[in-house]
Amino acid sequence: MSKCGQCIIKRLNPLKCLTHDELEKFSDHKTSLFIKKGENLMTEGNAINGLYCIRDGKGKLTKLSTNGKEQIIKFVKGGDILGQRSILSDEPVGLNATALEDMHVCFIPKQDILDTIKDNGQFSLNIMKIISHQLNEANILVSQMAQKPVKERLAETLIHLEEIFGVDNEGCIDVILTREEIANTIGTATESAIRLLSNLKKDGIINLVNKKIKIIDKSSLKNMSEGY
Amino acid sequence: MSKCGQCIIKRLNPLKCLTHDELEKFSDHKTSLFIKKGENLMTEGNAINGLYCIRDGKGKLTKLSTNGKEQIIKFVKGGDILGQRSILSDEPVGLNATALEDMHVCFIPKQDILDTIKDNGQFSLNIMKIISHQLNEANILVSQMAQKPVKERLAETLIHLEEIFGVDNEGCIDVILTREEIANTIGTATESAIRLLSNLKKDGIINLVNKKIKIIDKSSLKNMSEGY
DNA sequence: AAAAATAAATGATATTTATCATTTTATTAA
DNA sequence: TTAATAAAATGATAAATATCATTTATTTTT
Repeated sequence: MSKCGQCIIKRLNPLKCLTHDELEKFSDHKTSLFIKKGENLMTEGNAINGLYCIRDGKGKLTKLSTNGKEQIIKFVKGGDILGQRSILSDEPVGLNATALEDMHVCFIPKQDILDTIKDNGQFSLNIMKIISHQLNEANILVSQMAQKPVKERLAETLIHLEEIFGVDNEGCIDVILTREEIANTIGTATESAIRLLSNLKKDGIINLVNKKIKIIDKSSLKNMSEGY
Repeated sequence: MSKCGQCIIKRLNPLKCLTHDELEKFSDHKTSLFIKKGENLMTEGNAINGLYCIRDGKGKLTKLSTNGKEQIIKFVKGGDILGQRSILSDEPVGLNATALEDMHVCFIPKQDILDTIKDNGQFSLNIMKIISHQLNEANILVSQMAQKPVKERLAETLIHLEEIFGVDNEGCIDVILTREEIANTIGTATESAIRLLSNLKKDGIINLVNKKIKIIDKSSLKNMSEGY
């Protein structure tokens, strides 16, 4: 099993400020997990006893609403950490984490994380920064969901997806999502999402290549997301 | 000017774990503010150089959406702290904080907060817990905004408002909001909010007393918020 | 490769919600 | 205390969005 000290992924996240000794401890205690596409890494309502660090792969964080529909709250990828919110607030996990493709993930026990937070002020601050940043993102999302019509939310989401996952060598947003997942991201019916995507294609703003989406006219999309 | 050590409000928030010396420092450096109803305590996009601690009064945290409409993200009251997210992530303030009634607020300089976070692990953890808890709340709100119809969001909001602000001696939710503010909380048009409130009154589920709302049949409201 | 299952697309229609117009009520200022 | 102003309420209508039904395309399984 590889060592945390050698892991390149940790440079992307709050673990980057850890001392040699702290990394050694994490290495000794961590377990590596392989999550197949479609499988769950965390489940809403469950307790969690450690921090997940995504080595590679892509995932979605979702919430099941009372009517049984899934709402996608956030997308994650290599370098992201999961579970910090629950560990810190001592509350159950609030979101389901599901693999959108096969993932490699490391699991670091809760106590190691809490010890390090206590000892390493910088690590503590880094974790706080991440949660703070996520809170800001979530607040923005609340406002967008509440105020923007579906078409604007779709435009916003497409731009956002490209920012997060980048593009493949054909210029397509580098993630495969079903129409239903897109609908569950913007909070609308699957058929509505399909219709709006078809319209965007007809208008030459996006292209639908295989299972992926390619943004052709980003500035139009940007305008659309702002209601113009 | 009163001392932080004597302040009862601090028992409600992360300041409760501060040492005598830390409280002395806060006392010496803090300034007290009086915010009149309708005035802004923080403004979206601005930098902030300290933490606000609400002594008394009620406020709303809002976001201006691109179409110019205000979205209320959260309500605050005595004991709540404001600005921690921005201080920690070193980002501008993400929300406007506006007084719903006259408020007394203390302001503690950023450096004192950051120093204390470094020195006092428990304080640090308390702040993290607050932000973590707020992130969870925000995620729930995203899901509700995206998935629930307006009527359910209104029911949800009324229950939530009663939980936050409690009831006065007539049993009314102890906060005065305009219909527009209620609409801006649930993310709908003012007229829609008015109509739904009128219906709830007609059905005997709530009562509209002066400028306040009294919940008569909470279990109906609860069911309604869950789509039954 | 065919059959079965799933996902995507499209049309028709119903429902929800927003907008605009107007009236009524309450609040504030002269 | 009366104007003036703002807030709340209500109706009529338009627009946005969901739902249901059906078809077509794509994957998966046998």
